[in-house]
Amino acid sequence: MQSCMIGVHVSQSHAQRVARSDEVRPWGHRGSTTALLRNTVPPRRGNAGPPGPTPTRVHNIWLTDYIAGLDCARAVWPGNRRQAGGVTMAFEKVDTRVDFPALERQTLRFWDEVQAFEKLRAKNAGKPRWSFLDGPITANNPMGVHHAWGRTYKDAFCRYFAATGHELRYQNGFDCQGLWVEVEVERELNLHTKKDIERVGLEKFTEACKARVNKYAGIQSEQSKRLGYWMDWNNSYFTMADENNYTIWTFLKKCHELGYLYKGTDVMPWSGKAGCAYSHMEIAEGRKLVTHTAVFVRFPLRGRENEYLLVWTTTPWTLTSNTGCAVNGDLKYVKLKTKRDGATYYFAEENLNYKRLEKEFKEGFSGKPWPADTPKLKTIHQILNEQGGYEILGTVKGSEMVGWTYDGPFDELAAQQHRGGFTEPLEMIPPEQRDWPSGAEGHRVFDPGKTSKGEAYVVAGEGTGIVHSAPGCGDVDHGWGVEHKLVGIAPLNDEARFIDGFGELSGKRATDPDTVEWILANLKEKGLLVAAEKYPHIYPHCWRTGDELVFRLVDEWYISMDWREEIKKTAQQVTWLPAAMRGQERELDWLTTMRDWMISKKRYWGLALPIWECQKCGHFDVIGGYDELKERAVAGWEQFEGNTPHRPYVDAVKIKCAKCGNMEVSRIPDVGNPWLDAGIVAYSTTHYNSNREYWDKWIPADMITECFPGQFRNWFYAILAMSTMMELGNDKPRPPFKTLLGHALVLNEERQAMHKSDGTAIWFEEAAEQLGVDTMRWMYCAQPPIMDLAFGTRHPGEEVTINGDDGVEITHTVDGVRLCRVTSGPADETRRQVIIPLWNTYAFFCNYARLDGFDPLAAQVPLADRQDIDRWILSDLQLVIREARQDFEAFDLPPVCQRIQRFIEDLSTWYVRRNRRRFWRGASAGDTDKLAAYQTLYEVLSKLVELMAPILPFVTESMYQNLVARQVAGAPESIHLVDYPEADDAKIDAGLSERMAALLRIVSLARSARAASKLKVRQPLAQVLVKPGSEVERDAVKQFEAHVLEELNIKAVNLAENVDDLLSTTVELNKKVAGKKLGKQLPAVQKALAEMNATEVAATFAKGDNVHVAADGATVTLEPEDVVISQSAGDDWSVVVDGATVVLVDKRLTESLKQEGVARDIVRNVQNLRKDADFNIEDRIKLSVQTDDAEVSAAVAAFRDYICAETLADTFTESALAGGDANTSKINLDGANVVLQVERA
RNA sequence: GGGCUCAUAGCUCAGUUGGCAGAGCGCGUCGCUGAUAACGACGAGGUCUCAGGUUCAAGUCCUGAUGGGCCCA
Repeated sequence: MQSCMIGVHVSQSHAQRVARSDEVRPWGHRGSTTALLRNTVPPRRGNAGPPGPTPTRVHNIWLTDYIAGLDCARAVWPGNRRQAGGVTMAFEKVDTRVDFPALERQTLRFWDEVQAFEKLRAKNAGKPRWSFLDGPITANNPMGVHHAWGRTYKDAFCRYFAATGHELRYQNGFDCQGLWVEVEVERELNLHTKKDIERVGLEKFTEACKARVNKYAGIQSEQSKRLGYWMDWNNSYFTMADENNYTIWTFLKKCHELGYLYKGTDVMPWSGKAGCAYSHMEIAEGRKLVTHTAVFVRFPLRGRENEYLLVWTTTPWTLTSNTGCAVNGDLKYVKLKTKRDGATYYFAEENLNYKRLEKEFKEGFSGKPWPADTPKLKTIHQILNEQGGYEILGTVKGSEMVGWTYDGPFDELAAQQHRGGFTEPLEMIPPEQRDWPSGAEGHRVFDPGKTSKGEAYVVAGEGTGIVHSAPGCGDVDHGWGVEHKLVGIAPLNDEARFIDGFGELSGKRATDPDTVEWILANLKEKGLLVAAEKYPHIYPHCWRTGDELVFRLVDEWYISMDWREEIKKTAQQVTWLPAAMRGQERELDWLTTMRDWMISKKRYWGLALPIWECQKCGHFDVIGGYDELKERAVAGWEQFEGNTPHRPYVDAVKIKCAKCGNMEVSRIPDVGNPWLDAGIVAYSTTHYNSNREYWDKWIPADMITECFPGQFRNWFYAILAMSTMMELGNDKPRPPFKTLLGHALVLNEERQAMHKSDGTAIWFEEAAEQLGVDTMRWMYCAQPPIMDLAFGTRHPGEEVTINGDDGVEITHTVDGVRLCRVTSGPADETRRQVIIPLWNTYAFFCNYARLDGFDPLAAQVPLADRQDIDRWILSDLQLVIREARQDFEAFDLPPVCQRIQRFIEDLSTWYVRRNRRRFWRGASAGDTDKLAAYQTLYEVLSKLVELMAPILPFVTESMYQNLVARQVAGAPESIHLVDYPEADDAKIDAGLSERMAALLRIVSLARSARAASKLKVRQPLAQVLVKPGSEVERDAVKQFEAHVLEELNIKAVNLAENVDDLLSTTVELNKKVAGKKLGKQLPAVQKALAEMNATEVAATFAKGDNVHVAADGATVTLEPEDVVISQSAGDDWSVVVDGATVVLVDKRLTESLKQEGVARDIVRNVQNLRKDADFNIEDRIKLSVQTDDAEVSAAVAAFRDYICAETLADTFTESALAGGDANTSKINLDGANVVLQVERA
């Protein structure tokens, strides 16, 4: 069972493997190859069963083996529980270089071991319900990354609502029935036609379909677990389950009772290979550009010697079934005589010189070029000219031609002789049509008029303006036939071969080239072929076999949509998200225009439609469920009993006709449309028929979420329609769900659709193990759901080997596809901007907390005693928590991600950087400021991971274990058992947050001014001058002066109200304000203003006066708001102006400042040397600084204590270190050569 | 064929009542770094699809054309 499920091998070459691994995992173990070099023979598999229950439906085990089975006995995070008695465990050292996929797998083992999910369910049992209803995933193939978007949403919202104290159902669904599965099973069993299937036997086929569904349900379950998707995986629903099928029976019976179920005869697109009809929705998916042989044929007019209708068609096989010719009564038709044989032809005048497909010849067919081997089309004029020329006799209106009769091209066929038309079986001819004239008798010209939208059916252009009509071969023709009493001749059987009654054609496939050739030869022989040509066009094909579709007259079953207004009411009760999707509008649009729902399919694996139709009297009954069938059964029950309600089992049951008493009424052989299966789940999975109380509790669901393209006419439609029917007649009809969240498509990085067939579709495990699941989940959550996600790129030629756990290497997907390299710019960005900064901040905290022995349980330093910057980050944290809760409740995740990302940025690039020295300070008793820093960062990190846990369940769990579970006695075992954080209003200080934001802006401006001065940050400067743009900015500078000085390496920060003396001024019009006032005068005023003295003008405005400008002979008065005043600085200062804020940096250097700059350069280089030498942060050193430059030497002397303190140097010398262990670096400081040496003291 | 929608930097996209054309990524230069795989500053890069019109002023409003996408037929 397991042998084929996972590709495990030991690769041949270390070197190859290492190189490749480094290449594909840029974030991997840089410099360390130990993890990659393991070359152990993989352990034998299957001898250690996974802990916990084995999923009953799971056919094969993949990741379960790989994750749990291999080393289930190994404790994860060994010894990480806080000891009883409250002894604090030290924080574990955290490596900043981390293999995230490995960490995720470790986390999965941990969840398994502590039964985290089961404990979460137990914790929330009995609490308020939050009902999520899963749309079933097609259990027919392994998951790709495109499935993971929706499943990430599902998991994130379920986790959020669990963390906020709700009971959930956690039921995943699998979509099981339908042609998709049949297609794959046919391939597996090497079956090609319906006859093959019947030869094998329906029972075997059905069981093979079930087996395939079970197999992929198992695979998808394991893949979903790897995604971190917490569901009750042993309790997934399957749409092939009895209860699902029988609940659909209930639905269909209700439709029938209300008179909405009927059998219709219609011409449908049909695949000869698949042996079934396709709905119009399905054919849209299989259009292809192909070249057909099109023919110009002439039909001899009866009673008009040597006169012909000229018709044109791309489907010559339909000529056999011609019964009429359609013209447009308003169109002018030309009458012309050819010189070759004196024949007279009628066709639309406009078509004589019409250049057919002229545009397509030049530009191709919406992206596809004109086929190279197909010549340009000729006009009819050209064709006739080549045949000897012609003479125009006159014109005639279409309306005058109506009623003309003619000889059909195949009137010799038996099929053309049968009154009422010709079908197999003949019973398909509706009784009221059975005495209509036969095809051969009835050929005549008619005008089909206009479509419902008022456009003429027949127009001049591509053909001849005379449309050959075969009501048995086309859906439009079929409608015309019914209206104009032209019989239908349906020539094809279910394999798209001609039936008996078509002479030599009987048995031939309509679309075979040989058949077309035969028809051409036959027409030529009869003198009816005028011309043949190669004609390229987009034509429908079977989406599964590529087979060209034909149109075939068939009986199918329909649900009338006369109750569409009721469905619309249901759709209007639902909140459709995201709003920009305009989901309700689109759904209502679809509901307005949709045709009756064709629910039958002439196939095998699917819902057995519960329709028993009497062959004697035509009466049919719809059975509403198992018990009812048992009651009605008069034969075959014992064969069926104990089986699922599928073919062939249920077909054995016969009932008695309620109308005529026939005792042998059989079920119709058709199976149901698969959207019926998915559409009923709001009723079936909540046991509407068997446990109404349970249904009552969980429906309407609070939300559903799915990929929206296509679903407005599929699942969204089906569930709304079927639920509406189930509720029809109730006082307070319920919608199936309250909120629908849609999301767009997953594309490759070039925004192209990914295809399984060309190897560009990314399999889930390829992405999971190369990019990391947390990273993927963040990408999905941060992406606006309305926009397609450009996920990444699969490189089909580049094979990769995943280093799994315990030396196991994975080379193939579960389906046997070789794993290939997956790259993703967005994933790299996510990791770089979110996960790595978060991890590094966490590592910074843990590693210092560990050294300092920080005890998270120590008494809290009161908020009032902490630094402003501590209170700021705590205040911002509360704001993030508050907003995250609001946005989760509104099912809007991008703002959550955005806000958290910004917070992480502030935390890591401002809070940590500004406070590093508080953490570095040596331990001294009673250093409450240091304790405050630890407590602040600890609180921020532990709340932050709780906040992010629904989105990043793995990395947050890992951090939580070290930060909390390991430290705090009685803390929940898993982060996912922790209640979602709540904002503490007492910690919110809006003014403080505002001032810090202002400060960050000023610092950024100062950095910009500094950069413009070309003086690097290590060079201290004397002062920065700030002219604040607001009171908030002024207060910010005052409050955080120390941070400004340290951050910018500046000795003083001064506030100034007026910096005009240091600046030169320009004055320009504020066009937005002044333009309204000035109108046409604006250009002149602008010119005049430019010529005035800007400093004087600015001074005038500064006094509060207005300025008068002479322009075009008039005087205009400008007020302060009409102008924009800007400034620039002289040589001594570097200035940046932004709005009202001005920041000036003093560029003048004193000797002391220069020396300090040199000292800092040396410190920095020594620190690099220490780092390169792999010294520990706390190691003391011996330091040597050697130089022959007098200035450097003087600087070192002046700042020697500073240098030693910063670099933890116990001894300092200006000569070379004697020991052989010294690490040396040679640097250049502004042209001076300096040699640095360090050695452990 | 009909309806809706879009067209702005190499890429993906913002651009409010018409008022100095922007962000992120990528690219280049410089800087910072004992948590950082990071980060910061600066720079290059534009026929705002095209043609008319309204206006002192149009990426924005109007008309038309072209091209793309979606839905329906």
